[in-house]
Amino acid sequence: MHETAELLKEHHLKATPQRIKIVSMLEEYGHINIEDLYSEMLKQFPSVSLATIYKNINQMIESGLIQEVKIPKTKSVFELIKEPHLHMVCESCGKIEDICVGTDKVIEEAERLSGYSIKESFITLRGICPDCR
Amino acid sequence: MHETAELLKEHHLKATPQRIKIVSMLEEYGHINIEDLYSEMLKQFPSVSLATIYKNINQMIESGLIQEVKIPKTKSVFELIKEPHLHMVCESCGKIEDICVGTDKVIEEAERLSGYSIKESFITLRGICPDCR
DNA sequence: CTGACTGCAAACGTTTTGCACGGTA
DNA sequence: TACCGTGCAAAACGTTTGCAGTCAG
Repeated sequence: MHETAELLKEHHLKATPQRIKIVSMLEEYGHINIEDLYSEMLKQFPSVSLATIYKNINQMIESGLIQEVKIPKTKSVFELIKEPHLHMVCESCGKIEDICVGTDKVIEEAERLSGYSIKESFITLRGICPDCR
Repeated sequence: MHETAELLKEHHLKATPQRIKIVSMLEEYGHINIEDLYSEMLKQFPSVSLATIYKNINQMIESGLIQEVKIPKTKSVFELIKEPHLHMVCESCGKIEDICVGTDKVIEEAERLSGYSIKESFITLRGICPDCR
């Protein structure tokens, strides 16, 4: 019980009802944008403020609990930080999924060609999901 | 001469001085954000309007001449559309470079694991460039 | 009990829109 | 010349801030 509250506390954030709701929505949906987050929260907290959501999202980013995912031609979404993965976006239904694929070859090749030493990679693939095909 | 004007006309955009300047800055810098674009344009067109820049950028996106590149923790930049490539971002100096690396293996693996049929990929790698190391 | 969090309202920065004028084709 | 593009001003958005009241620890 209340493992979501624990997650918040591990990141030095007080476990308020609004924060617990935000994190459980991230757990449930995987990825969510501010607008959807707000309208979902209104159902449970009819007087929740957009300011509260922004403040909490920003604090969760600073504390390393979540991160923003920027996707071409789309509003940013937020996700809980977990092991590295890439994003699959369905251009038909808009769904976003995480998958884990080895990217070492590409990164090594990029390092070799560019001379950069790479620390992070952000990969988004756009296409049609099995359900939409 | 005026190959930049030709490029605009190929995309059904009138070759105005402001548009020619925008496109030549994209050719020169590779990637540029709205703010830098505006302050550079002010040098040559002291009364240019930010509205004009936004309108032109949006039209160039619609006509398929340029695209927005969203990079984590950074303002969006714009680039001319050309052959597929990935973006290297130096986390020290902020420079953005294009490189071409084969990504077929990763994409095939992603298709196999996810069942998606992938049409586009967006890859950004963050690290330290040779100059900053 | 105390500091942190919430909700409200106002402020802010960015992007878009409407309109009259001016320039391109 | 006719239409499209420009610049200005205002409006529309999305996000942030300040403050007074409230709540979690």
